[in-house]
Amino acid sequence: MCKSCGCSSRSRNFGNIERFVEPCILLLLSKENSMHGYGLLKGLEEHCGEKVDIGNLYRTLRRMEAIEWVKSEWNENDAGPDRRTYTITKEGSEYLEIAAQSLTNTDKLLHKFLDGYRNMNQNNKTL
Amino acid sequence: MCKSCGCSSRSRNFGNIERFVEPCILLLLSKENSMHGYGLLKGLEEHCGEKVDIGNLYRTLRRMEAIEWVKSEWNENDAGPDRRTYTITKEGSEYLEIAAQSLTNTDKLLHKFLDGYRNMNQNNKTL
DNA sequence: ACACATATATGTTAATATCATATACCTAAT
DNA sequence: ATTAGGTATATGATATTAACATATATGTGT
Repeated sequence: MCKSCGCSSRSRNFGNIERFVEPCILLLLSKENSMHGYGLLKGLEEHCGEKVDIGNLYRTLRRMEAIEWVKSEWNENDAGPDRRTYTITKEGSEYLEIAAQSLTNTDKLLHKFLDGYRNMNQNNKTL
Repeated sequence: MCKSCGCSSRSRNFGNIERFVEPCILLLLSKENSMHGYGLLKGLEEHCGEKVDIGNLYRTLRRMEAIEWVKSEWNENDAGPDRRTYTITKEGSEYLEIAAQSLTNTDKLLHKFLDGYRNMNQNNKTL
């Protein structure tokens, strides 16, 4: 049973935007200047409406650092475990722009579908 | 190098809506009553703006038939190879409605991001 | 001593998208 | 004749991702 929409598919996913969390992270880092992973977790849910798997988040952050969209450094934390603090890089900012363009296109596709769907329903009602 | 946006990621994908082709197929079948796979290929590109991999399309159609969102029958074709003609089922129509709701939500997420992105650029300009 | 929130990270697995390839029919040109 | 090209359906291989589980460790409150 599909988790996203409750449909009869045995899939776990439907309608997710692939790797959407990456531009969301970059946008948050652009606004907040620097954040640690656990803080991003909450920020993403509040600010971006993204529910994020914690394991997925940390792995994504390591991946993003590997390709130099973000950089990180360890900071001591008296109130708990030490934190790795992330900052966006120039490459990250460039990618954010590209991603925003790409997602604008995704948005157009979505609207084409949703308009088509509403249009169909409208026609059915007038029959 | 990412095909979708040209970014430095080694990924093949970014910004794709997962299994978006399924509701698109169902919408087309709702409007056209019945179509064969090869016809859907062209219809999806024109009507839905979806570029579809042909292998992916046929595999998706078989999957959708297995879970009974569509049904098919073979039709003879004098002008070429025989065709499997697909029709949407009641379950398929129900799923289309659910998918449309789910995608409306996806759309909201996207807008939240895009608004946030534009907002950030606006603030940067006024600095 | 124990539970709990904070904080980071890895192992495993199923599903998906992409690319390549295979098969077969019909028409038109060489 | 046979080759090329459009139509039509389908499968094999592979990389990537998302989801879920689990591990580790620190500080606070009971």
